[in-house]
Amino acid sequence: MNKEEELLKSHISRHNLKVTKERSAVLRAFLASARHITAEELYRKMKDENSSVGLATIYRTLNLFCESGLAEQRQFGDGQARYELVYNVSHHDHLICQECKRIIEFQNEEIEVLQEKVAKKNHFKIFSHKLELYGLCSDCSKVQAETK
Amino acid sequence: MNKEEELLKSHISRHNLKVTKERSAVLRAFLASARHITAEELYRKMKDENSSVGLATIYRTLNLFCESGLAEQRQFGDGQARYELVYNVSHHDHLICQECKRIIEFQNEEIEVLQEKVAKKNHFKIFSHKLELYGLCSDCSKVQAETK
DNA sequence: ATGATTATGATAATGAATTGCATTTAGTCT
DNA sequence: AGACTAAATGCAATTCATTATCATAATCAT
Repeated sequence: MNKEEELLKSHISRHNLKVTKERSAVLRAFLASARHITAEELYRKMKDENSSVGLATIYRTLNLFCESGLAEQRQFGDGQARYELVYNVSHHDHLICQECKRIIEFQNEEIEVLQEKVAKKNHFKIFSHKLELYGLCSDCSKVQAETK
Repeated sequence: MNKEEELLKSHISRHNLKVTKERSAVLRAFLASARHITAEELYRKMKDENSSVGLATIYRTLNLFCESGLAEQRQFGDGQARYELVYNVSHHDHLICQECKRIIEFQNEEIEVLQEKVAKKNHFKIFSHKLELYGLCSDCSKVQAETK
């Protein structure tokens, strides 16, 4: 049993929930999928792999993952929630290419420190934050420069 | 005619659109309203003030404001888009209290510089960014400490 | 003023996400 | 192992914010 499965099962037993084959299947598929997947994408992926589960269950299970601290939900402005594994993954923020939709992750401790400074100045206690940089990745800027 | 009206009219004429009493009314109400207003809130406010305009037109007009560079749309995670005046307003980011929903604006040039540095390192060209700090404002942290 | 074009309002439609409910399943207690 | 209780599932129906449709009205260049 891997770490992620353990975490989920611990959350499940602490809340008197149940381990089901659907939940296990969704977890397996989620861990094996690309980061920042949408519920719909995961649903399709599982259907293709013949480990089909209802879409409502996908949503319910992804929310369960978030409650258990395994995943986090993100909104990148395209109207669909995306889910990413955060357990045993160090914190990071995102660069989002508006052209090819590529998502690049980055870490920057200096920025985090400055955020805390801003919070302190405003007598604010930070629980979470969201930093997203939108623009063009290197590939897409090249293309734009060429087609000018 | 104020600066905001001028900007909007310039956008309108450049795109062969039309100045209507509805658009003027929405602009007036928008400028007079609290920052970070939702379409629904603006709709209610105008109804209360007997300068009623259809909800669809509110949406259309707020989008027009965004296209003209007058306003920007923001998502603070509550499922409703919020609009804020950005014309002639210096750039800032947001602290969002998860308890009382208060939104505090702040500016931090150092963070902006670091963001550019991150972008450069990733050969990424930033067009816009979003930095939101979620947590508790000073009032709400006090209440939480007391009720413990 | 005319006419072409754009805007509006009311309502229907959309799409992501959630919910209700009948049925199935998991896990516990004997 | 069997029975019981609470939770989970699938499907369809529902919700909610936002957008599209379309007939009618308003704007503005000529």
